[in-house]
Amino acid sequence: MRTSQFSIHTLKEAPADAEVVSHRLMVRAGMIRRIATGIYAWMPLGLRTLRKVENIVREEMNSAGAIELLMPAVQPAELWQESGRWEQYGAELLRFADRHEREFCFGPTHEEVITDLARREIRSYKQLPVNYYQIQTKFRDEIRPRFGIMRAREFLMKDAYSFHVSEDCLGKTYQNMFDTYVRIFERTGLEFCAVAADSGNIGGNLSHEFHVLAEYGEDAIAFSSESDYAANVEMVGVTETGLVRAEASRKMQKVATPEKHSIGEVSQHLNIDASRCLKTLLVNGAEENSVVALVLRGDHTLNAIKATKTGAVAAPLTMASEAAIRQAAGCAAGSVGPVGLRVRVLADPGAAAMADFVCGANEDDYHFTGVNWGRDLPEPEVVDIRCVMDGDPSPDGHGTLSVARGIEVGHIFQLGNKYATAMKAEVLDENGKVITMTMGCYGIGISRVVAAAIEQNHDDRGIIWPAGIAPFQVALTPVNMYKSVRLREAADRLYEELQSAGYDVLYDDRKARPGVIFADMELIGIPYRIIISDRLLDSGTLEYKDRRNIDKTEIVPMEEISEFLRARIEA
RNA sequence: CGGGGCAUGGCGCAGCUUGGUAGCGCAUCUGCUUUGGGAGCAGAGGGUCGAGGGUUCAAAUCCCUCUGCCCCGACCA
Repeated sequence: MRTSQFSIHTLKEAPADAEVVSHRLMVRAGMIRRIATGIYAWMPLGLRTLRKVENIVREEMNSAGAIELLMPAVQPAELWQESGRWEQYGAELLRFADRHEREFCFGPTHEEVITDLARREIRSYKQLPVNYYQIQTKFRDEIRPRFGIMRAREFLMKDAYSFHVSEDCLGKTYQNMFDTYVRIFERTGLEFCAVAADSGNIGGNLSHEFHVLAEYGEDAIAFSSESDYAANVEMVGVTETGLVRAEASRKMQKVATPEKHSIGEVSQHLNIDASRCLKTLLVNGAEENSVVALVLRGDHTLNAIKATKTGAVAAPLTMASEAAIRQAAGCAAGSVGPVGLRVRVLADPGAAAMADFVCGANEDDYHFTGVNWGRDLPEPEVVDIRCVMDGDPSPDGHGTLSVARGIEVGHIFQLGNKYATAMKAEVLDENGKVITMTMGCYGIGISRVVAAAIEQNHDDRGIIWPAGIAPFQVALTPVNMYKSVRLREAADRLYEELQSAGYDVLYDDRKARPGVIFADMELIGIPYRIIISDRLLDSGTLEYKDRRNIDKTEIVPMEEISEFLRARIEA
């Protein structure tokens, strides 16, 4: 491709609202343009990378035996009512009515549609197992879209759904998909890891997430120091060791803590460690208009997923309103404590093992010190509701955990028969008996992979594409080509040559100064660059630069360039 | 959803306090010069200052309403 016939429109400055690296660079490089909040247009350059990712996914899915189809983005409400999700899904589901006032939604996912198709198409066990997939635009009306393409409302996703006669059979496809995902992410050239994820349903359902490790990841992943255990912190059980409650040794006292609301402020004010303070979070309970107290050690963090799984709190977990807090505790949030609190109290084991602790006094600007369970207040219900931290023991018994950030780019899931039962997706088995199909689903955020790749691969000059997903492999950058006919002819010839040798070349034939060309090619991140100039022509050589190691220049004889590139690309 | 902020040419911003009819940098276009790391000079085009209403002789500027966008929070307890 010649830049003169392509659309290269780079910016020196990024829009003020772009905060993360991938967003800034995608806008500056001219890959995307924002159309509305969380909604972006893919410009020609960005689309090339998006398509490369898409093609890798498609090739690997095909060779794994999955079958591509394309389902509608607009889906009728009836299917969602049948599965029960029309009510459950909440505000993230974009709903609208057509001219006849029939209700529809823009699909955030396609379990309902695929299950509807499967129940109509699949009649016999002989047709199973089958794994359908599509690559298609999804819409999720996120509360707070941000980070550009990373958390957009409209995004491109590969979603696959498999159908089986048995859990056993599902297990095989699941493993096949796991292996396929590993191959896909290896081909993208990204550093990733597969982690055990929240399994949600009962029945031993399995789920794994694939994360690209990056500083700005929105998920926290816990790794074991001594085994290959890795899991989303949401689901890591805390293995408490050596938790023995000390004897009460102090009397409970009320102390003034004016204007001290956070654990940090209170512990500093009283000059004690945060781990000696108790934090009491009032959240909305599962019963309508009820409030539940979640109690944690001051230095611990609530795990909303675990708390939700206790069944005691409203799902998804939400904090009680200011008014509800005042009604339940008689004070503002900053002074709430479990002593004398007349709501259900769930305490994390770490909090339940504390003695002589500090907690809110349920009176504005007062806390208690020297508080003890069983003496000053009833023993609490004890349940694991905190997030693991660096240094916690690994649940598999090997080593300790450390926590890193990841961007979730893939998620595979054993669904079981949740949708198949709700929507009566049944087949006849080999005995002529009606059975409900078992399902799996497998997603990859295609557009998010592009953003994640940039988060993981950039420097202060711009993007550094992994070769497998670069918009172009090779940048051909002539120096002052319009001053020299012979240079122009040589560059044109070289371009033809590289193209017929099968390289994906971006030939920068713009009438621009070399600095502009170099800066642009670096910003848009083309991994391999060849420089041709009049001066080099005299010695019959070219210069080669690797985007990853931009300060190093190699001189290559012109006739060897194709071989040279081949070696670099295959390395 | 709660709180805060912003809205001025394609992008980044100034002007608003103290009303007087819009400006800078980048980008774009033309010409000349320049040419191995985002050039220089000269010139040009492009903005109903988010929308609506009000105050005033006069509103980007002051007041009200609305809309859009961004950030923070939803873990002060």
